Amino acid sequence: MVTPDSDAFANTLLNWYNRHQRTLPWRETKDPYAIWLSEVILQQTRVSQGLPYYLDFIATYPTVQDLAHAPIDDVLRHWQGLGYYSRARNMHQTAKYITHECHGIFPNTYKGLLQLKGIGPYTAAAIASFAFKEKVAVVDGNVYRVLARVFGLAEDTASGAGKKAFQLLADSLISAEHPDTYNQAIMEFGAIQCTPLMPDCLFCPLQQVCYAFQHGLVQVLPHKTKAKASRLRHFHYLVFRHENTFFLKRRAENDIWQGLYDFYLLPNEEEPTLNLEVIKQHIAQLNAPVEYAFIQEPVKTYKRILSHQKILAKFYLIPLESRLREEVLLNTGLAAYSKAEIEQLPKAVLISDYLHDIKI
DNA sequence: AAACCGGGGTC
DNA sequence: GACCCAGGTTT
Repeated sequence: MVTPDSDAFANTLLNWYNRHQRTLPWRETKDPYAIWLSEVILQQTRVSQGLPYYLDFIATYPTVQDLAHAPIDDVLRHWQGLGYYSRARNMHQTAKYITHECHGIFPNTYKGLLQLKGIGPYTAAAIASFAFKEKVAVVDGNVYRVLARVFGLAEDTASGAGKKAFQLLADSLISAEHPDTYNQAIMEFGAIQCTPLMPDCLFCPLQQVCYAFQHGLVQVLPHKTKAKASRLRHFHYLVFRHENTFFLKRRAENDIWQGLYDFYLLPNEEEPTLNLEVIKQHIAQLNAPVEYAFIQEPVKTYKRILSHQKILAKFYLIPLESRLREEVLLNTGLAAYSKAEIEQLPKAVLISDYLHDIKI
């Protein structure tokens, strides 16, 4: 690894940022709540994907108190489509904590922020520097990439030792006078100039000092161990319908899409296809008033690629002679919803796509 | 340290 | 299909 000239590096980045920065709404505020919201949305999420969510969220919940007082189903509904829904659940929990235990006042230090649910080293550093000008370096995917390339730091960003090495280097480089702008600058540089696949090395202000460029390692750095292959799951949904009423349930803990709503799920996750007789047997056990002759078998298989698993989903539309009995609802966790009510429920994109296809 | 948690864009 | 992304929590 190259010994860094921290002043030259910071000045180059600040100068570059001054000319190339994008205008983004969360850069126009010092409100820690707004900065917090933007940073959580942008975890593992690109600006273009997160921006509309930020604008909707800040308009719906302008203050931490507004968020704290909102029902979690509404919060998740506004988060719908962004993914990693624990971010929204953790934000809601922390908003209630700040409102009720901290008089609505945000902690104003890195260490204080780090105590909050859903705020880790990156987000704590971002809020502390952007809102309070604390001199603590953000380390995200962009920073890994920029530092690994410019200084030839070859540690694995996925390992504990690697994370520590990058944080140490980042902290040694941060501008003392402008820690907030420096943090914005290095991430913006990674997002626009020093991009993952096709970095703009030709017009890069760090080209002459960049270790990776000088040694032909731009495509190799940063080093990162591959994630293991994801598991394959087959979801068989029973969509119980009585006239214009559908039966859905809230998804439980310890699985994907926690807190979101979907339909009755058969336990046969391992089997790609199910015989109609198997479906009917399962329905008979439920003691549901089904019109067996009118069960609609799935016409297509929905595919979802998540970061860690692949979902293949089939939906069986099950018409009912009458509503499911109270006992059945209790056993299954299902509840009846009209079309208008379903629209307001938080749902995974998979469920939204299906509902759209059957024109609900 | 490893597993788990979404969805969309890009090549 | 493989890789990437303004990460954090749980086990």
